[in-house]
Amino acid sequence: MDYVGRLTAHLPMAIRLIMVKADGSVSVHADGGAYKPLNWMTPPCTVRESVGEWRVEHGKTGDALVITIEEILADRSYELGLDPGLQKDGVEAHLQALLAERVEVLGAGWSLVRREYPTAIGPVDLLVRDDAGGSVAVEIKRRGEIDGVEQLTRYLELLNRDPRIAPVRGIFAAQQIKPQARVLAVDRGIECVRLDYDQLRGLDDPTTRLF
Amino acid sequence: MDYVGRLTAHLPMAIRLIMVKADGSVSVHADGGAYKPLNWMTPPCTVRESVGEWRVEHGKTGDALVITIEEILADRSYELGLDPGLQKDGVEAHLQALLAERVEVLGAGWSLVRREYPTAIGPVDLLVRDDAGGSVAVEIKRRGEIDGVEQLTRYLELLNRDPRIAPVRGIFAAQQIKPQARVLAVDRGIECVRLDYDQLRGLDDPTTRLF
DNA sequence: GTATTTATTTCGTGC
DNA sequence: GCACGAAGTAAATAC
Repeated sequence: MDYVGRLTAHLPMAIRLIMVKADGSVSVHADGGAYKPLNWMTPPCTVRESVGEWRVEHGKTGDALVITIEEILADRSYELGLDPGLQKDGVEAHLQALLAERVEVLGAGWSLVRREYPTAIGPVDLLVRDDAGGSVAVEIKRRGEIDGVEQLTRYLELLNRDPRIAPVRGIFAAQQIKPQARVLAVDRGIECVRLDYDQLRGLDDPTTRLF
Repeated sequence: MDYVGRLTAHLPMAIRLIMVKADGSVSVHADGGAYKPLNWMTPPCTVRESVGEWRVEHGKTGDALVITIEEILADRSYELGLDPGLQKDGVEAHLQALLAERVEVLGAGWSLVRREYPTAIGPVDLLVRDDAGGSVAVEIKRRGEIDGVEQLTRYLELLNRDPRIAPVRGIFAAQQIKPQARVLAVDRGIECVRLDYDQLRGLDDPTTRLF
């Protein structure tokens, strides 16, 4: 198999599993590497089959996957029908929505200014007002790592240039905060808050919630 | 199917493809979503099969995937044997090697000091000398994003403490540079250069190249 | 074993 | 459609 596109790749002849889905995607799997195929083509793409060769092409990008077939050991096709989607729970968007509804867990008398408060380099998760009327930017993560602290630092730098809301201090809120991230945050005067998802959900009022 | 682990997810009953590989991984596919499974478990994990139910567990993390099986439409098993690995070409290491051989694309009369120039927090992709004898640190990415600018900033901070080479300025070189990364770079006095892989390869002298 | 960086990242979401 | 941030990111590499 040969792939030419964002990179060039070659896969020697061996026994492989080729999966073709209804969405048009083609994946070539080996018996390892967990769920990831060795090579693939995402839709929209076209498959042209000739004797001993499949040519899979992505029209727009020009990516091409050429599969040379020496022998077909099995060729099966199944109708899977409609797919009721996967329901996920506990991702970051949930945390943000839950915390936005219950900003008082950050401090008594605090209120939400807005979610996704825009800055020149992207939106801050939450902008809130503390009980003394001061501005607080909140960055929410499931896993709090150094990247998140850097991100909040950049936001704070920009927000503090805006005289309408400056001074703005920061809160780094996460379900789990890595020690190094906590050290960096504290060093920069950023407060760390651990979020308890189940507790937030318990506080949540089902009649007003978004999910 | 129900997953409890880093998040909680539920997948309603429907016709699915379950793939079990020799490495022990289990993936549950729908007829869409390209190569990505709806849910999966990476090795090492154990599968316990009982009547109408598979219980897949990751011992260390406690993640668990419970698959309820109403009907088996097909159950096939194939030996794939040994897998000669995938050979890739055109990734970041290549860009670095190509640019190292043709630093003059950055400026006439420029020369390479060394690739992977070491600092206390890791190696800089390239350290070069411009036509006036000044030091320039080059960070190379396929896709230039904010992270890369932060990385180069940290390197520059350290390199500029070294009196043997200071002052050192920075160049952020990438095949594609995101607007926000460019803004941040310019704000920090870092020059941005767009790399053309095919052009670099064209300039490359095949008799001296590393690949 | 831990931390860092890449990835044909893919994927969703806001503008 | 573009750009940006999240992902059960996973996987490879350096330390």
